[in-house]
Amino acid sequence: MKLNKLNKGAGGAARSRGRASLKAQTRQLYRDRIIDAAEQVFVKRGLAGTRMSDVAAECGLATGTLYNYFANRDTLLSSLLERRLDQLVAAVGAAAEAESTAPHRDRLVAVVRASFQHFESHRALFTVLAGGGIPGKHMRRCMDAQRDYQAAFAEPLGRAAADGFLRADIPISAQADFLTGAVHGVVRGWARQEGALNLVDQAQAVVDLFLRGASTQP
Amino acid sequence: MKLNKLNKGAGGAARSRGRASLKAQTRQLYRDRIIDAAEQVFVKRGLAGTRMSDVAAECGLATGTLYNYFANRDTLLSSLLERRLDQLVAAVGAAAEAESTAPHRDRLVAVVRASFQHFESHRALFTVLAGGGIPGKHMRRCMDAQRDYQAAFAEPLGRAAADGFLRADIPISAQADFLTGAVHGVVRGWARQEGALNLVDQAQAVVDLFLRGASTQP
Amino acid sequence: MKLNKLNKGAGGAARSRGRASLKAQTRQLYRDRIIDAAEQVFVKRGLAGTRMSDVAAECGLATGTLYNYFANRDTLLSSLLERRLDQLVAAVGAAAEAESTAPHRDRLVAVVRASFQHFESHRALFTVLAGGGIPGKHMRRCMDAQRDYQAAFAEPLGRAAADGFLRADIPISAQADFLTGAVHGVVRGWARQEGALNLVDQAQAVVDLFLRGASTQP
Amino acid sequence: MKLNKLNKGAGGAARSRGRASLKAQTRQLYRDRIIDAAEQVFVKRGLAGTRMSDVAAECGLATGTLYNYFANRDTLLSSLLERRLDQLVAAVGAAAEAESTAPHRDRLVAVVRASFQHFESHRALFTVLAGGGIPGKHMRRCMDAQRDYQAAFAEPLGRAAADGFLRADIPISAQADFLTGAVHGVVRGWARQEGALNLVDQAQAVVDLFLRGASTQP
DNA sequence: AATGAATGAGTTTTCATTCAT
DNA sequence: AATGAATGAAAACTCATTCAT
Repeated sequence: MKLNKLNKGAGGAARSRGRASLKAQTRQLYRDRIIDAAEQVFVKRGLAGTRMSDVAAECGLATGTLYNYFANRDTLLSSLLERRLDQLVAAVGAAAEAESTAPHRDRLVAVVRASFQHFESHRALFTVLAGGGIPGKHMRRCMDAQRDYQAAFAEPLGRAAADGFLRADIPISAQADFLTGAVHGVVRGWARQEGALNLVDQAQAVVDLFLRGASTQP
Repeated sequence: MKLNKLNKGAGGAARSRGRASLKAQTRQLYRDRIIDAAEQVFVKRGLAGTRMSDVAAECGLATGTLYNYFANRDTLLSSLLERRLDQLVAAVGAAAEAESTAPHRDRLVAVVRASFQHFESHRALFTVLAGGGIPGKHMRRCMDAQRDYQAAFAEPLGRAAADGFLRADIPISAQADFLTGAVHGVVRGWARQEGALNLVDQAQAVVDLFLRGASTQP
Repeated sequence: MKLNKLNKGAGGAARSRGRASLKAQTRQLYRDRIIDAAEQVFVKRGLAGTRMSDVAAECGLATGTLYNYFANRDTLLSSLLERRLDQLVAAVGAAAEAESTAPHRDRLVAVVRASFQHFESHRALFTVLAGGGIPGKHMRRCMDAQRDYQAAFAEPLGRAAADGFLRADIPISAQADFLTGAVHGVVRGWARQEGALNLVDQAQAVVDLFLRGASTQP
Repeated sequence: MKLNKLNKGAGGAARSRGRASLKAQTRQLYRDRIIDAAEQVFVKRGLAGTRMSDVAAECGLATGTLYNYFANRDTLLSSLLERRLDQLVAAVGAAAEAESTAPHRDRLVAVVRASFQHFESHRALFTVLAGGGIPGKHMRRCMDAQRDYQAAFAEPLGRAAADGFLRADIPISAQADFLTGAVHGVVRGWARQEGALNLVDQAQAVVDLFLRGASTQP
């Protein structure tokens, strides 16, 4: 540190920046690794059962080391949730964006598929989202993220509705609730079978069921 | 109580039975009261945050008293889950039974309405069911109850399918996952708005959306 | 109570005494019954493990009822110890007294036999006496009773010593310690075998071993 | 530590082993320290009165720290008993072994002296052994250790008996009970006087009394 | 006087957090 | 910066004692 500051002159700045960046990168690597470990424990033991010592053991660090990267347990867990929720919202949003000009049905499939993809690797988050959030200190953040997540689904639906592609007798927000719920239901079924079938491949069927309904009657 | 005393001459056996029953009833009342209190705390603080002292305070008892009715914290929480899950499964099953001879659509509406009704009074449970269970010691019981719950939905769907009333290109179990998920999604939307609209009234719309789909296209 | 006092005149006194005595007797019966129950629990669970509820269950009373006969747990346990220790000291003393004019050897046998007899029915006490007392609040009483017990053994030994019947190179108090210890050792062996053999019948052999020694050499 | 750093070049394996051993040693030191502290409290307050907080205070640690070395209170107390009983049995066995070729009388003296020596430093154990064990969860271990202890005494007696050195009219096991009891009786007398005289010096007299008896008559 | 459930003080136990190495 | 044992505040749990019936 001292050394770093003394070196600032004569090219020192650049090197310093390089070092700082390297340090920052390393730091981020550690944070990610810890969050991944926390997620593993979270899935196995639940939020309550996620002990710092377990997380440390999971990622091969000492307990105390975690505190070099996260101020406390709460911050670590919040970061985990925030990170995953942001990733999910981003993935869903990106999928909608990528299929920006595609037919409404295909946009929905893309969005559902993105959702499935995320849950396949990050089952932990699913509990939080489908369950309606975690009470306590994390609630607010959960609610916000849920809103964003809902909005990411509502956007393609809204555009479809604007084109008269969707029923008008049921509010779009309700249709979004219905669809996200259905998506979660399918994820839950998949998790119940310990991931027997391929989740992503279900996206087509889910969207078809959503759009055309289950009934064979007109 | 008064009544009891007046009955004194009526014969020890009857009185004994009366007393024993009274005691058992009182005990059950207390257990229910404690479970209700635990549910309140559960909703506010989550499973992890549900402290025995909070539950005791919530139902106006001393902490130690709880241990006269439940062996330990874990047993209390398990009892809460078990009780509510059983009630839900029973309610859904009863609804299907009651509409045993009704048209398939009406049976589904009855089942969805029963589900909504239960979640309206017992929001706590919803977190567990929609989230796919609680990790740790409670997991098994949760999974079992989830299976039963799923089955209660699958039964009317199965009968409808047998009559050719439902699409055959998607497995009924998947359709059941889809529907229960959608139901949960609507509950979640309702909870997000802090119960602004009437949940039970949505049952018709949810079933209609499920059967006929969201699309206006043929 | 009130009634009792008002009745004192005109034969009331006698009747009153009669009643009081009856009451006192009943009271003593209850106390004995409770102490017996406490002893059973004591043997099974040890002093620490002797819970009021266990004692109550053992004698078929309600927990609260015990407090009508003993001020608190400590008083109950103290009474148990005191009662048994007093009985033992009295029994041993009486045995020595009864054989007052018998040969020294026979007096010792009588004393040892009395000791064995008591331990046969009240094994609980043995732990306390042989172990050197119970730390804590009961210690003093235990120590006192131990002293008395030791003295009851020392008296016949003292008289024997005065007649030159015992070795003078070892203090009588040490010989008393040795003998009481040996007696306890035999009791312990008997307890270890779950009372296989008859304890009282060992008295002769124990005294013989004590007086003549184990060696076959002169 | 310094040493450790200087050794850095010497090869990781050795260093690793060194460290592991150091850690294990430190751990054992702590365990011993805690057991010693528990013993102090045990003597003062008895098994029941031995609180974790007292033990912690006695050895200058925080309560929670004890749980880094012992899973729970029961394990700690069991370890205390086990440790001391093992030490006693080992000491007595070693004494017999050391005097393996000595005359029978001397072997007995050695064994009794070893017993005295142990009780002089570890009075706590005496209560357990002389009292016939601690009821409850510890009972089995106590009984086992008692058997071993008894056996350690019985071995020299058995060899003496085999040489016709001891009376044959009384079973050796009974003689062993008698002798161990007598030893405890002397320890108890010593404890009663708060350790006024030297216990170890009594070994000769005790054995002499055991072998030749107390009587002056032939 | 008997009952037995409620009480809450006293212990045990857990685990996030700190800190000396 | 990494370590991991010590800490102690907070929670769970026990059980002697009280008290309304």
